[in-house]
Amino acid sequence: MRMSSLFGRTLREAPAEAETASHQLLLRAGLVRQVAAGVYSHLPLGQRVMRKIIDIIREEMDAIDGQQVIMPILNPAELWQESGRWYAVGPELIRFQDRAERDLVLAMTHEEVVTDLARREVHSYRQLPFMLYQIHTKIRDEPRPRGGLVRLREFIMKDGYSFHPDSADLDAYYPRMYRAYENIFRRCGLDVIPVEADPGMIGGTGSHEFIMLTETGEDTIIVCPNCHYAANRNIAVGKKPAAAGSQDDGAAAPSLVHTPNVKTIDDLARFFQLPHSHFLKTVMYEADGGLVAAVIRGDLDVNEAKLAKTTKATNLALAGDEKLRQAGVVPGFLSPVGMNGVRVVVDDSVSDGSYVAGANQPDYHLRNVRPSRDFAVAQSADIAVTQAGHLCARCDDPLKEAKGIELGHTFKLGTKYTEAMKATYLDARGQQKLILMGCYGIGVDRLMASIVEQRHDQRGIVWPVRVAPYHFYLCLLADDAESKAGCDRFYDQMKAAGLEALYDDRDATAGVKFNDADLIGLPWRVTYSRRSLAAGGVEVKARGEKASAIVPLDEAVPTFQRYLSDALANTTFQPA
RNA sequence: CGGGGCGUAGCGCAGCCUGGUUAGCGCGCGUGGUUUGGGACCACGAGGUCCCCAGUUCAAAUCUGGGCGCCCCGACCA
Repeated sequence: MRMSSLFGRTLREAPAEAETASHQLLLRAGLVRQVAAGVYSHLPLGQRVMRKIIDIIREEMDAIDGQQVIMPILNPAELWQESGRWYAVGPELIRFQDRAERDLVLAMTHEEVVTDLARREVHSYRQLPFMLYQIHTKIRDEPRPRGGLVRLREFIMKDGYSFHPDSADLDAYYPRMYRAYENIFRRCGLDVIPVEADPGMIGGTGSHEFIMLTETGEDTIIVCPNCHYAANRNIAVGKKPAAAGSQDDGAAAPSLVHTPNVKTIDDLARFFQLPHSHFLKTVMYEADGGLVAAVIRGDLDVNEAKLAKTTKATNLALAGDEKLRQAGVVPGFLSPVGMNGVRVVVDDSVSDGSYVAGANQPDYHLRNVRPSRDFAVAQSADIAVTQAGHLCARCDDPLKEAKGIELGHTFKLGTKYTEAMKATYLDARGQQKLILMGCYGIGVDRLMASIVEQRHDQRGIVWPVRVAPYHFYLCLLADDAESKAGCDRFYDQMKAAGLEALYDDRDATAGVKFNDADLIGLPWRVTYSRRSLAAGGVEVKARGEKASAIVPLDEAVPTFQRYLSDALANTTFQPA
């Protein structure tokens, strides 16, 4: 490709709306352009990167017996009503009506359509197992798009769905997918770690996220440096720091203490001169319409995912002040004591000791509150956020926290959809059985952004060979007709040999070209100039390295081919 | 949805507080010329609904009200 006719120019300065490195560089290098919040066009360079990532994904999916399909984005509401997600999913699912006033949705994921597909085709155990995947558009009306391509409202996703006769077969297939995912990210040049995760609205019995660690990430994960336990913080378990109940007289009844304007645990700790762990923090949630009081030690925080699981709630959110007033409780002085019609869930770290809790009246707290004795405990379970410093449940080493971006997610769905949508088969004995499913997603745009996020320097992007839009940046630094013609011929030779080159034939100064070469970040920069010719050929420099070499013109093509095959060697497909 | 910020030429910004010429600067863009190994120089030039609507005023980019858009921080997800 000649730069002089490449659509999409490079920008010297980053547009003001871009903050993260990947967002700025994708815009500056001319890979993407914004259309609306969370909606982007891919320019030719960006499209080439996407295509290369997709090639890798397709290769890995095909290697584990995946069969590529395309399913529609436009879905009839009936399918989503059948699965129940028409009701369970919020406004991130775009719903509308067609001209005949039929309800439709824009698919944000494809469990419904693929399950429908499967139940129509599959009747016998002989047809199982199989895995279908597609690489296609997803639409999600995200509450807040973010970080350029990190969180989009419309994006390309690889979504795969496997179908199995029983859980043993699903369990046997799952690790193959897991390894394929590791391959994909490695071949894209990324360090990604798998962590245990919350299945969320997709549902199912277990899942893993593939996380790329970065400060700009929106996920927090908990890792054990010793035994390598790794989990998303919203499901991570750990041993909470031990804390004895308070020193108060265990037999004494709760007593009112005047605590004017003392609301937060920090304030209370100062006021009472007690450690945070001697307080009970009460947080009110609205769970599927009803109120739940989460009671937890003052040194811990409530984990909403765990609370949702514990209370089996589909929709769980902090209760608003209005709701609290209606329930007759006082924000800032919440207490499980004397609370009516509210389900009280207590974190399992709360022991039999006595605690300081709210009094449920303004400016008062209760001392010497004992769970069970002074308030009814509907459930006791782990509902706490696991924090850095808590001990690993497996090996007792202190846990650490890290930030990351979720690039892929694999789920063992089990029968969640096949049961709701009645996807069955006849087994060898003629018994009707539910099909089991797994599902597996990768956000392709996000993956591209993450590569830039992890692989860049002060000057620009540093593309891993496998996903670089082109391999060579051919830089012509002379404007005399003879040099131009020579470089044109050289470019034609590279093309004829199948080398991917971006030929900077523009009428621009060396500085401009070198800076654009660094910004776009192709693996090798090849300079053709009078100076290089005088030195014996063209000058080659790898992106991100200082050293350069002169390669004679007649050896250049085979030399470049060798560079390329060497660089690709450790990122090619390797059968397991 | 709550909190914060921004909206003036393709990009980055100034001007707004304290209303008053043809709305300005850098980069980029076009033409001609001189240049050519790390974002050159000279000359000429094109390019603006100052986000939108309403109001105040003799007069609005500037003041007031409403709306829209975009970014960032929190609850959700690939």
